[in-house]
Amino acid sequence: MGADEQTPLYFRLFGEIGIINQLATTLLESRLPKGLLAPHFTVLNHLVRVKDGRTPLEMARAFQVPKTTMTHQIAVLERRGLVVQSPNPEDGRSKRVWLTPDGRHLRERIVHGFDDMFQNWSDVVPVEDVAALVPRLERIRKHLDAARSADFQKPDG
Amino acid sequence: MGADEQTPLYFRLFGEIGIINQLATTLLESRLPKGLLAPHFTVLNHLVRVKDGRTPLEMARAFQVPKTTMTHQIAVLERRGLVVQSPNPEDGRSKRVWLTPDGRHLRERIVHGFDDMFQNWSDVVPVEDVAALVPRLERIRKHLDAARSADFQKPDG
DNA sequence: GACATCTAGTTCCACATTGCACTATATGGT
DNA sequence: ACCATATAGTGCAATGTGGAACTAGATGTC
Repeated sequence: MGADEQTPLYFRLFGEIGIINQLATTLLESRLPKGLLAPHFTVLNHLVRVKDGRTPLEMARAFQVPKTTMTHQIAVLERRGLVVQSPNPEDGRSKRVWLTPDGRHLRERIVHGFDDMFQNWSDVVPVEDVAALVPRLERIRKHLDAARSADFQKPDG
Repeated sequence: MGADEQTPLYFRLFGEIGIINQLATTLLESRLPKGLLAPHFTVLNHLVRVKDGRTPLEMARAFQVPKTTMTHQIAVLERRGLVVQSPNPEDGRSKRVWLTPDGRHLRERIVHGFDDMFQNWSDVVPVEDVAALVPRLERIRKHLDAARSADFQKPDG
């Protein structure tokens, strides 16, 4: 297959991914409390899954966003009492971000709010299908990440 | 499989998709002329693939974005001479958006700029894999779209 | 055909993102 | 110990996103 037909196929893949991402984002946001957006929730979710006590910069790297963006996202969560920041005893320049009980509970409530929906999904988009899909996407993600590093450096990265 | 294990799996799917989307976006933008962002290019690409002469509202629906967002995105492309808008003879309220030769050329240049990269990818993420992936993602997208309609209405939609 | 209602697009505003410049702290070389 | 350089985080400004209210034009009802 020549590049002529091949490139558009990859484009279609990323196009499809982009649309799914947008639909999923909108769906998620329709269930978040007013003023909280998908990226804020993603940060919250990350702290639960990975572990809280991360530094803002570690988190910025994990999401591949500039550190200024992370500063602002954390600030929103902190204003709402979903996380708190404490000085990092190991580095005077740095901070650590901790979940509050409120933060944990909100994340839990949102995640389980989707239980019903995904239960109904199982017929059309079987769990086994999703389970098979995820590793393939992981491969693509890792490869993209490598391409990224080869291609350019994100400032602040 | 109970909802307890199932929901996180779907979350992981969308998480993976979100990260890929972000990496792909950043990669694309690193190759766009300064001041042009991924959404602008996506609009340009859409006009080439689907057909130009669409109305802004049709385009907004295609991308599932509010019409105000589309107004702004088209304005950016028009300022750069990549598209022009003309009144819609069939509806005095409406407009039609046309590609300029510059718009077409830019799109072509960017798309083929990825030929080399995807050629190299073929070993690690085979075209056949991608071809198998796309229809599955399409199914998910359509189902998400249905869930969206059932769940809420996008304002302005 | 007049009028209520609907629709396409814009304007305006609040907020998110992110590059740049800056401060404060850490680290490494001498 | 000193100083150059690197790193963590913030403030600001430019731009993007998208909700609410608005204008102009279309459509449907009587």
